[in-house]
Amino acid sequence: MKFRAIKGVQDILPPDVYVWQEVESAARQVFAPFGYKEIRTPVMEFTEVFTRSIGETTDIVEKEMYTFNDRAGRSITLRPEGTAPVVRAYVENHLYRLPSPQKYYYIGPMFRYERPQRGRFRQFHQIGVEAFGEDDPRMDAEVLDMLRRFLERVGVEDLGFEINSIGCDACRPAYREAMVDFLSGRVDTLCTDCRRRYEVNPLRVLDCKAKGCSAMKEEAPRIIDYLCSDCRGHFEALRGHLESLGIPYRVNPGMVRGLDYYTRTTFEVTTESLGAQSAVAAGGRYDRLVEEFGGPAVPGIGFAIGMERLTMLIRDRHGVEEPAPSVYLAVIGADAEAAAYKLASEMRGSGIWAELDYSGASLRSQFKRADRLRAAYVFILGEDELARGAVRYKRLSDGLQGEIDMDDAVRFLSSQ
RNA sequence: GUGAGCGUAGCUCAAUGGUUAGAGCACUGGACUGUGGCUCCAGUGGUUGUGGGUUCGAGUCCCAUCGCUCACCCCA
Repeated sequence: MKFRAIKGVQDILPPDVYVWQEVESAARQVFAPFGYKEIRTPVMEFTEVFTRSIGETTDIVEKEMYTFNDRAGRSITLRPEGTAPVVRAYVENHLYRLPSPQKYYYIGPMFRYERPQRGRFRQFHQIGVEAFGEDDPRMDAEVLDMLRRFLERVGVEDLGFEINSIGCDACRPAYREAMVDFLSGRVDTLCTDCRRRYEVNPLRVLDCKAKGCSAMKEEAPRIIDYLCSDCRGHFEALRGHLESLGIPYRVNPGMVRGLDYYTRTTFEVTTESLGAQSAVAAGGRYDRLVEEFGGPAVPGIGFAIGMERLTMLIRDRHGVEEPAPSVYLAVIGADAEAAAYKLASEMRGSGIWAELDYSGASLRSQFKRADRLRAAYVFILGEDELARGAVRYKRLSDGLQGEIDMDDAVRFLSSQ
């Protein structure tokens, strides 16, 4: 084999691609009544778009970005996530001047340089949404409501919603201090990774899955207990709205997201059936990000759904039916071939999927091909039929046969 | 970046260190001359990932390398 795909990227072939199309169309249909409009941003940005927003010390920025210099020497990065580009577009195009809130969704590829494994790829795809201009907790609950309705619509079940609040600039310093105090007496009990985290980003220790560290989580200070009154009120209100909307959820005080721009609400949708990669969708609020991008003080909230992970879940549940031709034109003889060739063009022009082949195979072979393609009808054009200006038809589902005028062929199929 | 497992036909897999590497499915044709599915018959298809080594002899054992997969880290 001369060429192979790059590690961690994959072709999406039929029939899988039909699952993708279904999911994408479900997203558009579910999001529309919530007022979300599609936005398409470039797959690459200046590197600073990501380093400044995601955070210099995050894994994504430190080791996972596809970054290169273009021919003019500017540092360019293939987007590792969707929020930063949308925020950049929101600010650059002055979308904050439009009536608030502005709500957008996107569907497209993201790139991260990681070792691939189940549910994790170097090029992966996300369906994401971003809502700007509303910090009311009802907006948080609304976003989660939309996510729930989407997941229900595509038929995934057994998903858990986990929520947390990680506070704002006002309350996080106090919590960080409490964590450092708590950890300083226990550095020896931490795993090597967590000792590093203790220095760089103490909150991340809560994310550790090592036994010693996770045992300690029980006693660790919880961000929820350190929220300022505004953030506490926001979180309590969110919980109330989720309950009134009938969205089941679990508060996970240990959930810390991997991007630095989040404030207040964070959430994650997880499943048991994806191996080590349990998150199918995740998101949160980012009330400072628009400002950091040079825009006005506009709050935002959004989430992203992992397409590969989602389609893995639903492919097991229902096979998607591949489309099949309406008719296969089986021919005998050169004159019939010429007539069928023209007839096929006419049918296709009328939106009818017609197949025929040019191999001159036996009628029997042509029937076999029609059967394999799962064609609804075979039309037979032979010398006899041609002489009468007619075609024989056979319905493959039940073998029903008959004859019609060739001029009626398109109408016949259109009425089926 | 770290660790483990696996690479044989298009696909799923066999083959104790011993002849010319097999089977099912798929594909092509035939039995059935102008009628599919079921059945039967035949055929096409291989540098056993690649390169070295051990051996009288390697798909099999050893080394290296590449690839894939899974896990760690982290995340969608």
